[in-house]
Amino acid sequence: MAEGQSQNVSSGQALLYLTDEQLRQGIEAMFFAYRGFTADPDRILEGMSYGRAHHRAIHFIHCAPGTTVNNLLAILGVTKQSLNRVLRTLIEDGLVTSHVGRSDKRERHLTLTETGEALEQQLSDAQRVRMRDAYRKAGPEAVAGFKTVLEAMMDDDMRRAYLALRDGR
Amino acid sequence: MAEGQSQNVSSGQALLYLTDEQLRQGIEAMFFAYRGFTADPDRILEGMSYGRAHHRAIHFIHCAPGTTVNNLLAILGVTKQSLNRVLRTLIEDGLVTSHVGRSDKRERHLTLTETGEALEQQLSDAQRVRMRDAYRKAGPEAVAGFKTVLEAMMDDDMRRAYLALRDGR
DNA sequence: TTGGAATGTCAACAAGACTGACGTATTTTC
DNA sequence: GAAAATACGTCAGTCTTGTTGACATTCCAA
Repeated sequence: MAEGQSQNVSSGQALLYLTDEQLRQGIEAMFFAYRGFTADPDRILEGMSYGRAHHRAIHFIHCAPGTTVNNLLAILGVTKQSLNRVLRTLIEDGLVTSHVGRSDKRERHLTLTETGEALEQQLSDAQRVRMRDAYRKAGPEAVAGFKTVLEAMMDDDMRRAYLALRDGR
Repeated sequence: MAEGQSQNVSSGQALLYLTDEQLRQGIEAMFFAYRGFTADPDRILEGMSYGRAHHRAIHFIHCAPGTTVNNLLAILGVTKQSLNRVLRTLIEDGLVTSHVGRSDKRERHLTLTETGEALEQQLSDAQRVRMRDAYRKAGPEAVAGFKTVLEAMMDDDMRRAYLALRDGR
């Protein structure tokens, strides 16, 4: 308990950024920022009978066209029943296509259709506008720090997935 | 569309961090990091019939003891009905007390009981452990950048709430 | 004093997550 | 070639957490 405080006492100024109060600020910053982060796409989605879950699926299918259901499952961290509900509507509505795998016919490879890509563009544009404004306001050094901390905050599995996506492009 | 790319072309190296690809990385980093961010408290909560909504209420009541329902509503950004369900169970279970306001009897002032404070400690300790590790790994400059970007990412209302909380302590 | 605004409560419903069970096609393993 | 494992889809039921709508209480100002 209160490790930050004791560290602070024992190590002096250098570790002031690790106090409980500083950590609490960071926690609240994450909470409020994440709200802003999702607000714009949410606004677009509402009224078109899609939600944040659809956005996430669309985002990652766009990034890794031809990915399998299992792959997506691992990245999104939801159950297949949950993902299936979302995927079914996206396929029915003609935003995503599902092709039986060539080498392994059990797999389904997912791709965005033109309509799907158009929605992806619309959503990620909205999200990028906010990110770009924030980045520009904060400057390159801050952005580097931002990414460093976020990466350190991930679970190991997620960090692997993140780095794989990042380096695979 | 693709504003980052064109900026990149027009302004050279200095704005490389604003490319669409860099922004996309930031978006994914937020997604994966937020999962890690909530994972530890979620694990504690599961099985005790509480969820993330309860955690949030407890967190902010702890930070501003005696706050009103309306106050909390503004900070959490949910409907009062939604918050009420959460508060009801917390009050029933003896984690939160609700006192009718002295000057304005319509208001209810919320405070954590001892049991409530104990759970708050347990939850925020879990969350701080991860934050502290991430902070330590990243270092003070990165942390400063992290906070700068997050703050820039918030909606104006949320930034006001965040700064008010931060400076009110 | 009365009507509107603010605060909070109850009820019903929807989205999106979960578990568990089952079916089918395909691949891998023994 | 038979058995086990894998990939995917689906049905049914539950839980959390968000929503709207209706309503009671309290305060304040015309």
